[in-house]
Amino acid sequence: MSRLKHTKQFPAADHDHKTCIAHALQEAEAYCKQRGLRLTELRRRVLELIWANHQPVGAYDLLEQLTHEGRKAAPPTIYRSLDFLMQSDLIHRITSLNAYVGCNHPGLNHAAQFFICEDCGQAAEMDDAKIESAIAKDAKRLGFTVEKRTIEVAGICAHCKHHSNT
Amino acid sequence: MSRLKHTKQFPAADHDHKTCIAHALQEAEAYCKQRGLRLTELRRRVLELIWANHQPVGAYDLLEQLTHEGRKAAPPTIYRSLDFLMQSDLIHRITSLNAYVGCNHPGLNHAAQFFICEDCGQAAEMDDAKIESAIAKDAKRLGFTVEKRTIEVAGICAHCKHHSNT
DNA sequence: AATGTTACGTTATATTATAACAACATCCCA
DNA sequence: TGGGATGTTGTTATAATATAACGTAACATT
Ligand SMILES: [Zn+2]
Ligand SMILES: [Zn+2]
Ligand SMILES: [Zn+2]
Ligand SMILES: [Zn+2]
Repeated sequence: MSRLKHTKQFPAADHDHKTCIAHALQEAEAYCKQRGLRLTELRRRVLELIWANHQPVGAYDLLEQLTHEGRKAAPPTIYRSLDFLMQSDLIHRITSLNAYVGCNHPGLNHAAQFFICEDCGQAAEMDDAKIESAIAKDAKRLGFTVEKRTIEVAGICAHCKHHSNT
Repeated sequence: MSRLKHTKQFPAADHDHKTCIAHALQEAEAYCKQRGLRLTELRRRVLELIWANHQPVGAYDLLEQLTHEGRKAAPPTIYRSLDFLMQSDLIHRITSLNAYVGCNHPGLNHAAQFFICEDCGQAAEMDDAKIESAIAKDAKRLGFTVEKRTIEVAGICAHCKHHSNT
């Protein structure tokens, strides 16, 4: 079924993830209402599926889940929802994984960095001003106008490191 | 023919690129000999094609060029060469473009950052210790063991900015 | 030359993403 | 309230990137 099979954790060893989901959906709802964006049934469901955990999920994984739920869905269906959610700053695309993950600061259009565990598959979103400013400084020196950043660090998270006695 | 069509420049407004190519191939040759790696005719040619300019090039573009040169080539042919060149630290993969570019410090297995112009398509390789250390600091705080970095900044280079009167 | 190893050729297929157009829903105003 | 404009979803086809699997050829070592 799922193309990525991970079990362990990372963003917070034992947090109540139901709160993450509820919070994300609630924020999305409020943000869309405020901005006149239409968080349709489909888009809401896709966002919910993405927030099922902190592991970036692929478009075709989502597609398969929608199909299993009985909804008629082809690739464009899911990609359009993903586009909407990205443009609305509700999710991020993890380029190095071709996968999508919920945004921790919805509606903010911020530059983010990701630390991605190659063991448990979870992604931690950072917003480190130091990294941002270092890039800005380089850009200034180059005379380069920054449009989009892709900052993704892959490795092993603390939790997985301590439990690598599989 | 080429899937990416760019004409302008970026890494150095008017440098002698023949020197870049010659230098890269010479370094690769020496490095492979020294390490007992086999820089075959195919691999050497692929490296040369990649170094044709400072614009990351896609696998299927390379494939097409090889085919036009009369060589029998299918996707695995080119991907195997790309794998060799990456493992040998002679080229980098630009994740956000699904494309490949020559490495400025061949054989070094270094962390690099890329500034990529969305206009001319050229990529500038940086090795900014500040960015590196900012990431290392975050990683340490997280207890995260870094394996691989993907740092790619897209935008408009100085040269293209000054000539945007197209 | 015999042998083991590495590289390459070949066919088929997997994975990710988009183009193009039709059908349907929602919104807004007359 | 109707009816056109706009936005969303369904549908079919296909593009673009990448790998699996297996056979053959080249090379290296003895
Ligand atoms: Zn959570
Ligand atoms: Zn982990
Ligand atoms: Zn050059
Ligand atoms: Zn440029």
